[in-house]
Amino acid sequence: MYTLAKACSHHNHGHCISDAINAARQLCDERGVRLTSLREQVLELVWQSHKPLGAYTLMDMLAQASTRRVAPPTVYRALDFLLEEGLIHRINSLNAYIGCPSPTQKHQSHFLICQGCSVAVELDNTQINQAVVDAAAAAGFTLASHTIEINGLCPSCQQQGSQNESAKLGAAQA
Amino acid sequence: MYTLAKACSHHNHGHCISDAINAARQLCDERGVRLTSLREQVLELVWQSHKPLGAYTLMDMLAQASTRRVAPPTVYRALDFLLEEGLIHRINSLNAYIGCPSPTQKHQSHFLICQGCSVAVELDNTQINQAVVDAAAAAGFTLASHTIEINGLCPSCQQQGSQNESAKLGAAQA
DNA sequence: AGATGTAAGGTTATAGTGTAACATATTCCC
DNA sequence: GGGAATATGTTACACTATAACCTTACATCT
Repeated sequence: MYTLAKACSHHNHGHCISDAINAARQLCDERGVRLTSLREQVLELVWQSHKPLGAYTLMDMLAQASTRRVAPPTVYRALDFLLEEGLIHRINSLNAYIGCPSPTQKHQSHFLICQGCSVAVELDNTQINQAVVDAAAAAGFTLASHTIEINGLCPSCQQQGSQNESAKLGAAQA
Repeated sequence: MYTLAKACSHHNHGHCISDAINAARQLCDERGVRLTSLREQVLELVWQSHKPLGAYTLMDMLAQASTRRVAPPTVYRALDFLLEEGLIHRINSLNAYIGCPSPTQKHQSHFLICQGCSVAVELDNTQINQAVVDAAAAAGFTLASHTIEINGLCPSCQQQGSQNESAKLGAAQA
């Protein structure tokens, strides 16, 4: 699991990518499903950053990489496979997809989404999960799945924001 | 606030509608914003049921009601206004809109969404809210807003499901 | 290796959701 | 009533996603 601080600041992102690909290969192998080169390529593209990417952005990246035309169904089918296997998540409020750092553990989709730098990081929080389970039970509701999307500012963007405000103040005073 | 049980079973839904319209009128009056007849009409259409409705469904209902053509911007602008004033919520996983039963209280968008009957009901749960606030704080994340969408089965659809299973069993034995 | 069945990907067309940009009408306030 | 601001009408288009059908690649058996 990546921390918010790491994802939002400079880090050796190559490790994130290779870890994700390796984990995916092993997982698909164990499950007897096929991580074809197209699917692996899409997974790698999704992992190019910690920012959720739209299907059409991925489609363009694919087309760029292969110098041939790529149609929507191609990328959507790969995305469907990756979603199915839990290798990526979909962020509904953004119509965008992001790599899952812990695909071996079944879990719900909980995200912190920075409105400054667009980075989205998964949250693994027992209290939230328990609160949701309890609330559903109290309402007599049988829980199947749930998603939580939390919007705000990551630490570095908060700093950035304060600096901008200081700069503005300074400019105003000058 | 409506309970799940009420929304999912038979009730005098006229009260839900008239309550919502009256609350909206008063709220808009207090805020000095204009609940025009179009906006009120869209709000009333949204409240035709406890099921979230898509923008194009609402557009068709509007066209039906007025016997003239209605274009997308018309309904989207009304929806934007109603969202802005907190009179409706958007359910991202469904691309759909639903009336807010408590528009005077500022709150986050938390929903129980029944996969059987499509009814969606707002949740107002202190534990969930607190857990989200705590989790964000622990990550150094400045919280702006968040949405929670919980999928599953409401009590009546659970019963329905069990009956179907019993029926199937019965048929198989016969 | 060749036959055959299944899964994956290619291709075309279209459905569904949402907005930009500009014109017209309505309302508010003086 | 005049003029500004707000709201709505209208056209066109962008973005997101899927249906349907065909071809290719792979896996397995003989």
